[in-house]
Amino acid sequence: MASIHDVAKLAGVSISTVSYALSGKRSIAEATRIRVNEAVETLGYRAHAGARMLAGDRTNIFALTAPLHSETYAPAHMAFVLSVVRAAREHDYDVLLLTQDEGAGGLRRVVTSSLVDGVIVLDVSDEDERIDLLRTLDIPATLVGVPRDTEGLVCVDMNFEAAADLSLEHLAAAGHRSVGLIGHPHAIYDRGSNFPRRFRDAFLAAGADRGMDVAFEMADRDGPSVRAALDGLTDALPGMTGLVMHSDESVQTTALGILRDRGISVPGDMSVLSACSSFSTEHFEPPLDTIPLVPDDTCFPAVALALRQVGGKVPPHVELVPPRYIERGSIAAPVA
Amino acid sequence: MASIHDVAKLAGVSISTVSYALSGKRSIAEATRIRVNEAVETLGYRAHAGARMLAGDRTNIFALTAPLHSETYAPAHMAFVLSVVRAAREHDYDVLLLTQDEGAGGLRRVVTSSLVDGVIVLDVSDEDERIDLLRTLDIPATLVGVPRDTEGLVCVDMNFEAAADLSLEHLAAAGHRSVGLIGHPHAIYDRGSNFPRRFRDAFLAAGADRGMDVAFEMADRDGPSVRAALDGLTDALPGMTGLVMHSDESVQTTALGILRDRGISVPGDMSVLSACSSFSTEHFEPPLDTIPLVPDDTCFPAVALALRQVGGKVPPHVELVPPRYIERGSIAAPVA
DNA sequence: CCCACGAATCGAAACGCTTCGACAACAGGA
DNA sequence: TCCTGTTGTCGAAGCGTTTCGATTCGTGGG
Repeated sequence: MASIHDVAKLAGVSISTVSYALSGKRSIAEATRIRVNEAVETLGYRAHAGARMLAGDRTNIFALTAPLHSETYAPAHMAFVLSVVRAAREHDYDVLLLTQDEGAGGLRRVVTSSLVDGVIVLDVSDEDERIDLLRTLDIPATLVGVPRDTEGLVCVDMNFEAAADLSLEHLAAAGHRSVGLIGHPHAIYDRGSNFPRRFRDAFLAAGADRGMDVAFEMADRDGPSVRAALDGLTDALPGMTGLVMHSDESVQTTALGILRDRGISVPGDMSVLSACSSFSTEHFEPPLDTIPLVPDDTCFPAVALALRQVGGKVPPHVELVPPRYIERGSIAAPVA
Repeated sequence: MASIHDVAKLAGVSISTVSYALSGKRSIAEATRIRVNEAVETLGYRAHAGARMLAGDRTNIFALTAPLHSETYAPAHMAFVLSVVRAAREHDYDVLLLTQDEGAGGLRRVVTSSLVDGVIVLDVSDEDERIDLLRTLDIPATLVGVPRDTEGLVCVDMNFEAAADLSLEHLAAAGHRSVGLIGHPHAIYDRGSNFPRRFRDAFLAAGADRGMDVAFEMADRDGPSVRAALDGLTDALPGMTGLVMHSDESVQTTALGILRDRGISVPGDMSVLSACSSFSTEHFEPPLDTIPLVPDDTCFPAVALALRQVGGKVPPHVELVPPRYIERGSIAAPVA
């Protein structure tokens, strides 16, 4: 592999000139810069990553810790991982993928060996060993998600509280007074994953605030569980006319199928809305109104924040992305 | 961060002694080794990754190029990515995740900057720009998958040809003579993804060899498409008594649902087998006989092979993992 | 005409590690 | 006793960058 030495020789300048010509950190004569660039081109030169890490104090690598629990919905997870990688690449950063097999140890390893400039944390749960570690490690880090205790942390997430309220706002505007919520599988709440809990709590609170009747059920990914969840809601809310689903795609598809089987039309007999879904509800039968959860909306800011921390200090804070509402005609006035 | 210097000082030895004590590349007195280890422990020392890359000639990082096409089935993809990461970690390697957004450019970048020791390639397609690049780059690389032209490449994959034959072998043993195959979405074949094509071709060839009547249909992920695929098969094979599914989970679930709706019982009226599935067919209704596609079966050997290439030369070759068959009672003798 | 200043360039130190060659100390064989 | 190995340790030479003075050469102001 050609080194900066070779480039310098070919361009007839010193090593430091090459370095400055490439980094632009000092002024270089236009003619020289051109000669250097030509030399780089003909030699196919690329700075040695290790040397750069050692001499500079940047590695241009972010660690991405993305535990994949068995209950995690893979397509959503994948979408977030990809989004982080794309965001990082826009700033010339690469991404080192850390899974949870080593526990938080992997994080400690890559940070203490100066392999990465910062950390992006996905799938945050309320009690997360990675978080305590990050607090002690003193390294640029952004969480995509909001744990219970955000002391000293930089977090970005969708505003699930606002999303929950927004979903009820739309249903209330259409005239609904009694609305059920189908959530994620039990295991996800048990694990302490933060966003389903936040959505649920905000939903119930917003319902109370608006004087609406609301109820909540969790649903696993199998038919009987979804059926039980729907039954649970109609038991709790005999006059239920609205249904919010904050769950993964398969559960929502299943639920729509069950409604159809039972002869309940959407939105004729029941208004349905898909909240904070990372997938498209356009091809559903029928397409659902949705408050989309777009990975880029949180991952790009997350990476940008990590980058700013690399540059200088960024005070700990929580950034919440406001929800958007997309109408697809699955909400109508309730039958009198 | 503590450096090797600090460790040496604390342990009262020279830098090189510390290095040798830790690497074990030269003999070191037991007492010294212990003192060094204690110093390492108290200082929380870890070798600086950049320095190690520069001085040694290993980075202990593999690049994982895993394009995610929109048609790709995310859970399977995720499982392979995780498997590669786990395999790499077992050899003290980290994984840098490359997506396809930069095209093959990302690969060139990390390789020419000596950021990685080798490359693992997932989701290989027949004409793949990454492959040509790898051939010119001369770097340890293992493909998980078998492209049409394997010249100069190291590849590992499930033996899809054997799997196709094995599926027909079991159906033939049960007495079936007319068997249909439901494959992946059209887009996957169009893209040149290699394994669905290999399975299909081998299936049709094995059927001919065995003197069976066979037919093939692709199915997209929506109900109508799956229905059309099933209809296509029964049109082509009026006496079809066996069905092999080589497709993702949702298509298989949908297909089973359609059979149920049509009053076709499994295995009473139709024997069904799920071939090369990366998911469990245990919870299906009914559970299906399967030839599992276990990511670890290919990813672990793939990483091991990449590692051996880092150590020395490994001749180009293709390793095929033999298929296993798991019975779950979804195959029975055809009704006379 | 001299001086100060900016632009362009260079040399060398530093980054933290690995590894090679030396060397001292000590053992065992002749 | 001398020589030959072996074992344990050290010093120093890189590895390929970045970056900090220092230096040279014009140029414009006084």
